[in-house]
Amino acid sequence: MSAARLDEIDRKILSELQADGRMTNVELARRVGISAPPCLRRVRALEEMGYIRGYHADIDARELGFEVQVFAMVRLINQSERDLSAFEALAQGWPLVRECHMLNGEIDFILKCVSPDLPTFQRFLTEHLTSAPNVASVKTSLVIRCAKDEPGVPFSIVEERAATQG
Amino acid sequence: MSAARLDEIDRKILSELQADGRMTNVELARRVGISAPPCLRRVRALEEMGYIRGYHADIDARELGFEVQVFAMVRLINQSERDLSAFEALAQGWPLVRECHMLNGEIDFILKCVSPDLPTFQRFLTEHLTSAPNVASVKTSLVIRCAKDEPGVPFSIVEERAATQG
DNA sequence: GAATTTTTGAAATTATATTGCGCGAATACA
DNA sequence: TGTATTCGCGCAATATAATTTCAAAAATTC
Repeated sequence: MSAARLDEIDRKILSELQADGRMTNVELARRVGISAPPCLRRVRALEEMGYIRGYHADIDARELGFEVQVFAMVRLINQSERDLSAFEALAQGWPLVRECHMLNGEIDFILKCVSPDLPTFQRFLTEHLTSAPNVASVKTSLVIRCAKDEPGVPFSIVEERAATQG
Repeated sequence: MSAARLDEIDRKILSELQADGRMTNVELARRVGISAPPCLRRVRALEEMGYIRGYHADIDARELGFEVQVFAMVRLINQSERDLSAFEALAQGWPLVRECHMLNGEIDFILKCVSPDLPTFQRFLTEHLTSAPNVASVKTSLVIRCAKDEPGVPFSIVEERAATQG
């Protein structure tokens, strides 16, 4: 059931809801060209099947006083699965860390962090991150500005690929 | 108007909508402890004031066939504002690039990219990114797995700070 | 402490979500 | 080729929710 391929209407639904997650079902149905009831059924199915993980308001962190954003590149001493998992568990418990991705190559993890100010971040950095067990080194870079921030999927490409394949 | 400080109910609203952006206004009102009409007015005001940028469905990229995620660290030859802006404009036009942040330090930009497969990403890398004007070097790291992905604001800390200050 | 402003919430209205069900297109099968 | 089966659509009806209106309460100002 989860491998059922999506048709053009499903993809349009995903695209529209990615762009505006609070659109009413009536409006969504109008945009994808079907009536409201089957549209709602499709949305529920897409949620069930895991294509839609959830819906979130996009909150302006700076407006809320989080002036500082930082990428932190972390290297560990030991990369055994046990140690990797241990670090991930730690990261999940740090509120300032919003994302934690394990990478290949020299860097083991990249963290996206937010902070109200630099002192707060420095304190987190020295007291928690660099001093965490198994952390070999941390390189940080402040975000100067953000030119693009569109999490999710490029539906232009989804459609290209759908047109090519079955 | 934009500097109006938020009260506890406003922050609760933001927190709830960040967690579930499709919650009905009735349910939201119940959770923050006021009735529906003033709750809706507050939400509209938060949107107006820019605290809420929008609402988005969180789509599972892998389910849609984007198996590959990559962080690309980009260094430019020339960092004049003109050149920085030119690169940002390019990045905004590349569908595979979902985020583009300008950083301090050695790396000028970090890009978060998605791709259906490795060949597609390699082609993008060689034909577009590394061959773009003014790009000195690009270091890429594949995302092995994601331990945490909660874009937005840690409301635990927002509340801490609100309790301290006025 | 009274006037003013702001925000609230009950009630009414409008719009939307959701359910139930018959229909038609597409597919499977004889 | 004709018929059975499946699937998904959309109309109609109902249940919920969003939104407006307005009078009263709370907060603020002078």
